[in-house]
Amino acid sequence: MFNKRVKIKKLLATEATGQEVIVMGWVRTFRNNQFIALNDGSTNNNIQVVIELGQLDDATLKRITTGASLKVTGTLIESLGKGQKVEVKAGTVEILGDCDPEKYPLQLKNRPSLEYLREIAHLRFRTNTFGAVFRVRHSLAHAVHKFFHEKGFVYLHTPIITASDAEGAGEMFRVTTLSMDNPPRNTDGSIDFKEDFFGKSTNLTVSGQLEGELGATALGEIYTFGPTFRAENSNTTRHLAEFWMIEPEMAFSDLEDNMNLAEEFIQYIIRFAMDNNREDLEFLAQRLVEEEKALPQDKRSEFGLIEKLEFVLNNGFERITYTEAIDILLNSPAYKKKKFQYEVKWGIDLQSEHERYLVEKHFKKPVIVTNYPKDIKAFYMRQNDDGKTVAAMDILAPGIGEIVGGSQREERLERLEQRMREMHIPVEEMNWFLDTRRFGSVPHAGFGLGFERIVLFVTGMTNIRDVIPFARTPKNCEF
RNA sequence: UCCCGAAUAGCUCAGUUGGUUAGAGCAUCUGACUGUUAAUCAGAGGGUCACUGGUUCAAGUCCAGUUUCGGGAGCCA
Repeated sequence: MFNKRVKIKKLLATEATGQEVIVMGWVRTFRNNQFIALNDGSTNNNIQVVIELGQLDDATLKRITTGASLKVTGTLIESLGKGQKVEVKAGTVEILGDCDPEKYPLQLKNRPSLEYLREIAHLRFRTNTFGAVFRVRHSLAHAVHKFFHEKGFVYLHTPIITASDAEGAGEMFRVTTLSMDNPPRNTDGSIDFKEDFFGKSTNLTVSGQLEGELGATALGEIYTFGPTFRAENSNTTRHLAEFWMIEPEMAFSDLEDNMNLAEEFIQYIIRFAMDNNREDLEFLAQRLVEEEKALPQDKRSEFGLIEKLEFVLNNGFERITYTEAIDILLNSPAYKKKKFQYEVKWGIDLQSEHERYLVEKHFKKPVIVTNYPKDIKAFYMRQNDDGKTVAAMDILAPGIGEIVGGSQREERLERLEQRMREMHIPVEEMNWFLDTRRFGSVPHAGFGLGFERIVLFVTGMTNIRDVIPFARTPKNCEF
């Protein structure tokens, strides 16, 4: 019975021919006891269902409230009113699910704030904004797989649970089945993890990269796309405790191949969303304009959302070395006017204010910064011949900051072991990883891209909690 | 974790120098109207002013602490 339903997106694109149709959806508004704006999530646009006066009994009429779900059988006709091309002249109207307006927390005419909607995240999909965001998110996710598949990459499912604590990418969530009240202990009082489920201490993954390298050095090119967990006490608009990360890894590749892949990849998935979600992106662009009306002129975006995305597609990314970035900062008017709070000199990690200056003021587009000082980067990055820098690359995006972090990997065993010892990484526990360098080692490279951050960039949303269905952040694990 | 800010009706907000019974728009309810487009018009109900303590003749308003939320910073993707 349900499969005869026509999705509203399809219906709105259909010529009115007087055909009988079945539509189902949720009431957005009910005007004049006569006009129902019905939405089924396939598009932000509603189909107007028209009820003749006296067609329905009063009891049924009263049950057509905002949020109620309906099955309507009727005739698709050319609209008699202005504002829409077609409408459904109702034959029968069946209430699938009532929605008590006194209790329903989502009254759209109240212009609920994003903050309020976060508190009712289980219902916020029913708004235009979140409908658009999550349809775009879907397209981006689909495009990720499409891109890598077309390039011959293998989608590798790296583990969620890991015993490795050497990834160094942040605080980890412990995974255990031991009793919290009375855990087994060693004679010295420490907890005896030999009794734990895996017989050792385990955590949720903070990165699939190391396992990804194992795959890439056999399958050639792989990518991961899965949930990632960081137990950092980060309270920002761009951090989540549980987020989705994409990590490609390529054998026989260097830093430049890596940059080329990252740029092509980002452009590809943006293009896919532009081609497949034009209406949603236009809605989000308009939403951004409305939101920014409240801001002073100088805080508003220079370009609209669509223009920003088109610019990225047409102009690509700026590429500079870390050393060049420092020079630009030192010669900047902002530096000379002492606008920077943090010191600028070779060797520092770039602060948010520095990244923002480079991306938003100087270049006004995404920037790839390469060859960072080795002391501020991870142990596995390939050491350059200058002895000071490593073949790292970060991609910085306007309004978001770091969106990609990657590098060419150190494939020379001695260099890698030496660096691990310098940085106090337990070499013995990493033998499985070092075997890739012992047996047929090859130059290889890869990067990690925070999926929610690219969704932020494409949708123009500004808080990462608004681009994932149910955000996990410090002190917040609702739903 | 640090800095700054906020918390008043279901939602979005106003509330003056501390001073009578705390307001508006929307939502909700009742009625009217009936080709509406965030429908319109008339009326009604709706408040532990986040919590705890303090100052004061008097606190939504001032002070302290707590909680939650937002923005920024750090950590990073």
